[in-house]
Amino acid sequence: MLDEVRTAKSVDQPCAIRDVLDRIGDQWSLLVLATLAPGVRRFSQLEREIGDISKQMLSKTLRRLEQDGFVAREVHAEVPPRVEYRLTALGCSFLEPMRELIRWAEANQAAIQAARRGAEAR
Amino acid sequence: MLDEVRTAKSVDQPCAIRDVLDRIGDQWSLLVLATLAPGVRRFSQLEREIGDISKQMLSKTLRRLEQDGFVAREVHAEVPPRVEYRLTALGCSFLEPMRELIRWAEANQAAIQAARRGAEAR
DNA sequence: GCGATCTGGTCTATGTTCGAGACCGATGAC
DNA sequence: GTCATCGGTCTCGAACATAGACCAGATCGC
Repeated sequence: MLDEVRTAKSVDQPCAIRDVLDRIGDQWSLLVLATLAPGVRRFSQLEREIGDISKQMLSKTLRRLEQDGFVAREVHAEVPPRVEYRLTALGCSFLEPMRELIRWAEANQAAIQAARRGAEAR
Repeated sequence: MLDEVRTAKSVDQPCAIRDVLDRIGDQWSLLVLATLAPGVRRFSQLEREIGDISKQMLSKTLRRLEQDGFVAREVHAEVPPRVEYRLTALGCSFLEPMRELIRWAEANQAAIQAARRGAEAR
Protein backbone atom coordinates (compact mmCIF):
# COMPACT_ATOMS: atom_id res chain seq x y z
CA MET A 1 0.00 0.00 0.00
CA LEU A 2 2.77 2.38 0.87
CA ASP A 3 4.06 1.81 -2.62
CA GLU A 4 1.17 3.81 -3.89
CA VAL A 5 2.36 6.78 -1.92
CA ARG A 6 5.63 6.65 -3.77
CA THR A 7 4.70 5.69 -7.27
CA ALA A 8 1.70 7.90 -7.78
CA LYS A 9 3.57 10.53 -9.73
CA SER A 10 3.41 8.44 -12.88
CA VAL A 11 -0.22 7.42 -12.47
CA ASP A 12 -3.21 9.25 -13.83
CA GLN A 13 -5.11 8.96 -10.58
CA PRO A 14 -3.27 11.23 -8.16
CA CYS A 15 -1.96 9.54 -5.03
CA ALA A 16 -4.80 9.50 -2.52
CA ILE A 17 -2.84 10.14 0.61
CA ARG A 18 -0.73 12.88 -0.94
CA ASP A 19 -3.91 14.47 -2.09
CA VAL A 20 -5.54 14.17 1.31
CA LEU A 21 -2.50 15.32 3.22
CA ASP A 22 -1.96 18.27 0.93
CA ARG A 23 -5.30 19.44 2.19
CA ILE A 24 -5.61 18.42 5.80
CA GLY A 25 -1.92 18.04 6.58
CA ASP A 26 -1.43 21.71 7.16
CA GLN A 27 -1.05 23.65 10.34
CA TRP A 28 -4.74 24.12 11.01
CA SER A 29 -7.10 21.73 9.26
CA LEU A 30 -6.86 18.92 11.75
CA LEU A 31 -7.27 21.33 14.60
CA VAL A 32 -10.42 22.77 13.07
CA LEU A 33 -11.82 19.30 12.46
CA ALA A 34 -11.08 18.28 16.04
CA THR A 35 -12.71 21.44 17.33
CA LEU A 36 -15.80 20.69 15.28
CA ALA A 37 -15.91 17.10 16.49
CA PRO A 38 -18.14 17.75 19.53
CA GLY A 39 -20.75 19.55 17.45
CA VAL A 40 -21.81 22.70 15.66
CA ARG A 41 -19.62 25.78 16.03
CA ARG A 42 -19.79 29.38 14.87
CA PHE A 43 -16.91 31.19 13.26
CA SER A 44 -15.85 33.28 16.21
CA GLN A 45 -16.39 30.33 18.50
CA LEU A 46 -13.84 28.35 16.52
CA GLU A 47 -11.55 31.34 16.62
CA ARG A 48 -11.77 31.57 20.39
CA GLU A 49 -11.46 27.84 21.02
CA ILE A 50 -8.43 27.38 18.80
CA GLY A 51 -6.93 30.53 20.14
CA ASP A 52 -3.86 31.07 18.03
CA ILE A 53 -5.36 30.95 14.56
CA SER A 54 -5.80 34.13 12.53
CA LYS A 55 -9.18 34.97 11.03
CA GLN A 56 -7.68 34.73 7.60
CA MET A 57 -6.39 31.22 8.07
CA LEU A 58 -9.54 30.09 9.81
CA SER A 59 -11.58 31.41 6.91
CA LYS A 60 -9.31 29.84 4.34
CA THR A 61 -9.14 26.53 6.18
CA LEU A 62 -12.89 26.31 6.59
CA ARG A 63 -13.47 27.09 2.96
CA ARG A 64 -11.10 24.36 1.86
CA LEU A 65 -12.60 21.85 4.25
CA GLU A 66 -16.00 22.78 2.93
CA GLN A 67 -14.89 22.36 -0.66
CA ASP A 68 -13.53 18.93 0.14
CA GLY A 69 -16.75 17.92 1.82
CA PHE A 70 -15.41 17.62 5.37
CA VAL A 71 -17.53 20.37 6.88
CA ALA A 72 -20.87 21.95 6.08
CA ARG A 73 -21.46 25.68 6.30
CA GLU A 74 -24.84 27.15 7.08
CA VAL A 75 -25.52 30.87 6.92
CA HIS A 76 -28.44 32.38 8.82
CA ALA A 77 -29.59 35.68 7.36
CA GLU A 78 -29.62 37.63 10.60
CA VAL A 79 -27.90 40.68 11.96
CA PRO A 80 -25.33 40.22 13.28
CA PRO A 81 -24.77 37.33 10.89
CA ARG A 82 -24.70 33.80 12.20
CA VAL A 83 -22.71 31.16 10.36
CA GLU A 84 -22.59 27.61 11.62
CA TYR A 85 -20.09 24.94 10.78
CA ARG A 86 -20.50 21.24 11.39
CA LEU A 87 -18.78 18.04 10.34
CA THR A 88 -20.27 16.10 7.46
CA ALA A 89 -20.44 12.30 7.45
CA LEU A 90 -17.17 12.34 5.51
CA GLY A 91 -15.61 14.59 8.12
CA CYS A 92 -16.72 12.31 10.92
CA SER A 93 -15.45 9.20 9.20
CA PHE A 94 -12.12 10.89 8.68
CA LEU A 95 -11.74 11.37 12.39
CA GLU A 96 -11.74 7.60 12.89
CA PRO A 97 -8.29 6.84 11.46
CA MET A 98 -7.20 10.20 12.79
CA ARG A 99 -7.97 9.05 16.31
CA GLU A 100 -5.51 6.20 15.79
CA LEU A 101 -2.86 8.66 14.83
CA ILE A 102 -3.61 10.83 17.83
CA ARG A 103 -3.37 7.79 20.07
CA TRP A 104 0.01 6.97 18.55
CA ALA A 105 1.15 10.54 19.01
CA GLU A 106 0.20 10.48 22.66
CA ALA A 107 1.82 7.12 23.23
CA ASN A 108 5.06 8.13 21.54
CA GLN A 109 5.32 11.77 22.44
CA ALA A 110 7.85 11.02 25.13
CA ALA A 111 10.02 9.04 22.72
CA ILE A 112 9.99 11.86 20.20
CA GLN A 113 10.88 14.46 22.78
CA ALA A 114 13.64 12.25 24.07
CA ALA A 115 15.02 11.89 20.55
CA ARG A 116 14.79 15.62 20.10
CA ARG A 117 16.64 16.32 23.32
CA GLY A 118 19.25 13.74 22.38
CA ALA A 119 19.69 15.41 19.00
CA GLU A 120 20.21 18.87 20.37
CA ALA A 121 22.62 17.61 23.01
CA ARG A 122 24.74 16.08 20.26
CA MET B 1 -9.33 12.26 23.29
CA LEU B 2 -9.99 14.83 20.64
CA ASP B 3 -10.47 17.27 23.48
CA GLU B 4 -6.78 17.16 24.06
CA VAL B 5 -6.18 18.43 20.57
CA ARG B 6 -8.17 21.51 21.38
CA THR B 7 -7.31 22.31 24.93
CA ALA B 8 -3.58 21.83 24.81
CA LYS B 9 -2.76 25.49 24.50
CA SER B 10 -3.20 26.08 28.19
CA VAL B 11 -1.40 22.95 29.29
CA ASP B 12 2.28 22.68 30.09
CA GLN B 13 2.68 19.49 28.12
CA PRO B 14 2.23 20.51 24.50
CA CYS B 15 -0.56 18.76 22.62
CA ALA B 16 0.87 15.52 21.28
CA ILE B 17 -0.86 15.43 17.95
CA ARG B 18 -0.24 19.10 17.22
CA ASP B 19 3.36 18.51 18.01
CA VAL B 20 3.57 15.43 15.81
CA LEU B 21 1.66 17.00 12.94
CA ASP B 22 3.71 20.14 13.07
CA ARG B 23 6.61 17.92 12.19
CA ILE B 24 5.34 15.22 9.89
CA GLY B 25 2.28 17.02 8.63
CA ASP B 26 4.17 19.00 6.06
CA GLN B 27 4.40 18.56 2.35
CA TRP B 28 7.20 16.01 2.37
CA SER B 29 7.77 14.16 5.65
CA LEU B 30 5.20 11.47 5.13
CA LEU B 31 6.40 10.92 1.61
CA VAL B 32 9.96 10.47 2.77
CA LEU B 33 8.85 8.06 5.48
CA ALA B 34 6.85 6.05 2.97
CA THR B 35 9.78 5.97 0.59
CA LEU B 36 12.01 4.68 3.37
CA ALA B 37 9.48 2.03 4.38
CA PRO B 38 10.82 -0.73 2.08
CA GLY B 39 14.36 -0.31 3.39
CA VAL B 40 17.59 1.66 3.34
CA ARG B 41 17.91 4.52 0.86
CA ARG B 42 20.63 6.94 -0.11
CA PHE B 43 20.09 10.66 -0.47
CA SER B 44 20.01 10.82 -4.24
CA GLN B 45 17.95 7.67 -4.35
CA LEU B 46 15.27 9.34 -2.26
CA GLU B 47 15.54 12.37 -4.50
CA ARG B 48 14.95 10.30 -7.61
CA GLU B 49 12.17 8.18 -6.15
CA ILE B 50 10.19 11.09 -4.80
CA GLY B 51 10.82 13.03 -7.96
CA ASP B 52 9.45 16.46 -7.25
CA ILE B 53 11.24 17.30 -4.03
CA SER B 54 14.08 19.82 -4.01
CA LYS B 55 17.41 18.86 -2.52
CA GLN B 56 17.03 21.55 0.06
CA MET B 57 13.68 20.32 1.28
CA LEU B 58 14.83 16.71 1.24
CA SER B 59 17.84 17.68 3.30
CA LYS B 60 15.78 19.72 5.71
CA THR B 61 13.07 17.07 5.99
CA LEU B 62 15.55 14.29 6.65
CA ARG B 63 17.32 16.30 9.29
CA ARG B 64 14.08 16.98 11.10
CA LEU B 65 12.98 13.36 10.89
CA GLU B 66 16.37 12.37 12.23
CA GLN B 67 16.11 14.83 15.11
CA ASP B 68 12.72 13.44 16.00
CA GLY B 69 14.03 9.90 15.93
CA PHE B 70 12.02 8.68 12.93
CA VAL B 71 14.99 7.96 10.70
CA ALA B 72 18.62 7.06 11.27
CA ARG B 73 21.42 8.56 9.20
CA GLU B 74 24.65 6.73 8.55
CA VAL B 75 27.60 8.35 6.82
CA HIS B 76 30.25 6.20 5.16
CA ALA B 77 33.59 7.97 4.80
CA GLU B 78 34.11 7.23 1.13
CA VAL B 79 34.56 9.19 -2.03
CA PRO B 80 32.10 9.88 -3.49
CA PRO B 81 30.34 10.10 -0.10
CA ARG B 82 27.70 7.56 0.78
CA VAL B 83 24.96 8.46 3.23
CA GLU B 84 22.28 5.97 4.11
CA TYR B 85 18.92 6.63 5.68
CA ARG B 86 16.68 4.05 7.29
CA LEU B 87 13.59 4.03 9.49
CA THR B 88 14.09 3.59 13.20
CA ALA B 89 11.75 1.46 15.31
CA LEU B 90 9.84 4.64 16.11
CA GLY B 91 9.57 5.44 12.41
CA CYS B 92 8.25 1.98 11.66
CA SER B 93 5.71 2.09 14.43
CA PHE B 94 4.49 5.44 13.17
CA LEU B 95 3.67 3.92 9.82
CA GLU B 96 1.12 1.65 11.48
CA PRO B 97 -1.55 4.27 12.25
CA MET B 98 -0.46 6.02 9.09
CA ARG B 99 -1.47 3.02 7.07
CA GLU B 100 -4.97 3.38 8.47
CA LEU B 101 -5.07 6.93 7.28
CA ILE B 102 -3.81 5.95 3.86
CA ARG B 103 -6.49 3.29 3.66
CA TRP B 104 -9.10 5.88 4.53
CA ALA B 105 -7.71 8.26 1.97
CA GLU B 106 -7.90 5.64 -0.74
CA ALA B 107 -11.39 4.58 0.25
CA ASN B 108 -12.69 8.14 0.33
CA GLN B 109 -10.73 9.76 -2.43
CA ALA B 110 -13.66 9.54 -4.80
CA ALA B 111 -15.98 11.20 -2.29
CA ILE B 112 -13.55 14.06 -1.78
CA GLN B 113 -13.08 14.62 -5.46
CA ALA B 114 -16.81 14.52 -5.96
CA ALA B 115 -17.24 17.15 -3.25
CA ARG B 116 -14.54 19.22 -4.85
CA ARG B 117 -16.14 19.06 -8.26
CA GLY B 118 -19.50 19.88 -6.72
CA ALA B 119 -17.98 22.89 -4.99
CA GLU B 120 -16.43 24.35 -8.10
CA ALA B 121 -19.58 23.80 -10.11
CA ARG B 122 -21.51 25.85 -7.54
C1' DG C 1 47.59 15.91 -17.62
C1' DC C 2 42.69 17.26 -18.52
C1' DG C 3 38.24 17.27 -18.31
C1' DA C 4 33.86 14.98 -17.10
C1' DT C 5 31.28 12.57 -13.54
C1' DC C 6 29.58 11.06 -9.16
C1' DT C 7 27.94 12.29 -4.37
C1' DG C 8 25.55 14.87 -0.61
C1' DG C 9 24.71 18.66 0.30
C1' DT C 10 24.73 24.37 0.81
C1' DC C 11 23.91 29.14 -1.00
C1' DT C 12 21.25 32.54 -3.43
C1' DA C 13 17.56 34.70 -5.85
C1' DT C 14 12.82 34.64 -6.51
C1' DG C 15 8.08 33.60 -5.64
C1' DT C 16 4.50 32.05 -2.54
C1' DT C 17 2.38 31.86 1.78
C1' DC C 18 1.37 33.47 6.57
C1' DG C 19 0.11 36.33 10.63
C1' DA C 20 -1.22 40.79 12.63
C1' DG C 21 -4.19 44.00 12.50
C1' DA C 22 -7.15 47.61 10.16
C1' DC C 23 -11.54 47.83 8.14
C1' DC C 24 -16.53 46.85 6.75
C1' DG C 25 -22.00 47.34 7.29
C1' DA C 26 -26.07 46.62 9.88
C1' DT C 27 -28.00 46.43 14.41
C1' DG C 28 -28.82 46.54 19.42
C1' DA C 29 -27.41 48.22 24.16
C1' DC C 30 -26.32 52.21 26.77
C1' DG D 1 -23.92 59.39 19.68
C1' DT D 2 -21.02 55.73 20.54
C1' DC D 3 -19.58 51.37 21.30
C1' DA D 4 -19.65 46.31 20.79
C1' DT D 5 -20.98 42.06 17.98
C1' DC D 6 -20.43 39.15 13.87
C1' DG D 7 -18.14 37.02 9.85
C1' DG D 8 -15.42 37.93 7.23
C1' DT D 9 -11.88 40.69 3.55
C1' DC D 10 -7.68 43.64 2.57
C1' DT D 11 -3.00 45.05 3.10
C1' DC D 12 1.58 44.82 4.65
C1' DG D 13 5.88 42.93 6.09
C1' DA D 14 7.97 38.70 7.45
C1' DA D 15 8.77 33.88 6.95
C1' DC D 16 9.24 30.09 4.12
C1' DA D 17 9.61 27.10 -0.30
C1' DT D 18 11.54 26.32 -4.91
C1' DA D 19 14.76 26.12 -8.69
C1' DG D 20 19.10 26.08 -9.87
C1' DA D 21 24.04 27.30 -9.44
C1' DC D 22 27.88 25.85 -6.92
C1' DC D 23 31.24 23.02 -4.02
C1' DA D 24 35.08 19.36 -2.73
C1' DG D 25 37.51 15.30 -3.63
C1' DA D 26 38.34 11.16 -6.01
C1' DT D 27 37.98 8.31 -10.02
C1' DC D 28 37.30 7.37 -14.97
C1' DG D 29 38.32 7.72 -20.03
C1' DC D 30 41.63 9.40 -23.15
